Amino acid sequence: MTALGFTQHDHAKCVRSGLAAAEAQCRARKLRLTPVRRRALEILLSEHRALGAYDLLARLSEEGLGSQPPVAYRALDFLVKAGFAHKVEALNAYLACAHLGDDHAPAFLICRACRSVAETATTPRQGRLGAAAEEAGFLIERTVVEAQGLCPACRKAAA
Amino acid sequence: MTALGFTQHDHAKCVRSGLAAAEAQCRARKLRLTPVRRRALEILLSEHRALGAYDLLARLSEEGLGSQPPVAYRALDFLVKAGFAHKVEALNAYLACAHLGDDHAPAFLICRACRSVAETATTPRQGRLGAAAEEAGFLIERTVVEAQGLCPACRKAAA
DNA sequence: TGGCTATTGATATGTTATAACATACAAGGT
DNA sequence: ACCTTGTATGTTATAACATATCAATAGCCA
Repeated sequence: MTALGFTQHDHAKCVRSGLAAAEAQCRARKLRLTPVRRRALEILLSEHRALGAYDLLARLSEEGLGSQPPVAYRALDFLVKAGFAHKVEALNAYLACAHLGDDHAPAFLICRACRSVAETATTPRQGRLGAAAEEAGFLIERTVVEAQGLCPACRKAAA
Repeated sequence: MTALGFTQHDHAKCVRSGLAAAEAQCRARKLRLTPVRRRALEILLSEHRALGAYDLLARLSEEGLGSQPPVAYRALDFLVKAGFAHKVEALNAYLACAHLGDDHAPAFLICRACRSVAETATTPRQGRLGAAAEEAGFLIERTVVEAQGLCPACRKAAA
């Protein structure tokens, strides 16, 4: 799996196909992609950065789509539950899912310089964490795997 | 490495030895384990749960050790920087380090039922995350690895 | 001693998130 | 068309987490 987000790509397409995939999912799963939710997803998709709930709220309210925190949090809750977005715990911020459609355990590469975030996948039940959980008798339900550091571009800039 | 926190152990000793190790480190590294910092560490050591900054503050202020948020955050910053405590990002909460003394990349097993947290270790640069970072040209500086689920006791209780 | 730095104290503020309650609106049955 | 049910939204308030700033003080050491 390549870590999109640090590489050049047709971004408009990336937004379009993300929205299309979400729409298809909603039809299939009888979820309602309301205007606020749709626009919230579109805003997240238009970045490869994680946005705070209040950043999102600011953009939504510019367009008359609500102005109070719950509006943003509800939209984000929906997107996260539906698997259309992820929360980046280390940033308390939210990111459009880059692999919309498949069920996956996400992992993130977070650039501390430019704040861009790339999503990749992890298999937490394997590897050392899984082994530790096994040994302890711990049942893993969800994992948070996030690396902070420097993306290729910022690495080059720093050198 | 066993995941202390879900298992029986001599807890008083665990507090004493943690404090002793921190004191030794401070002497060696010329850090100042002031009363607030020392007591904050002791409070964290006396739990195998992550405490929020305001939980800690409440306990400190009961004892006259400051009453405003900066007091707790400064103590926590010191403890985290010194490696005596870790922040659990998924909870926005703090935990005494269980392997005080050795340099390590921590990982956490977090029980959603009883909120106990066990610390274990990870080797993030190996495994899938490391491979993804390598491929992307991303330089990992720090990792957050946290599993949420059920500890052995709560698993049994649920069944 | 004097100057430097780290720490503390105090106040205010910023940021992230949820509770609680009221209202609107869509979908389906009668 | 009318009502019922469930979902979504609007609104207000507050909880929870975190930092900025500035003045006062304590420890260190040249």
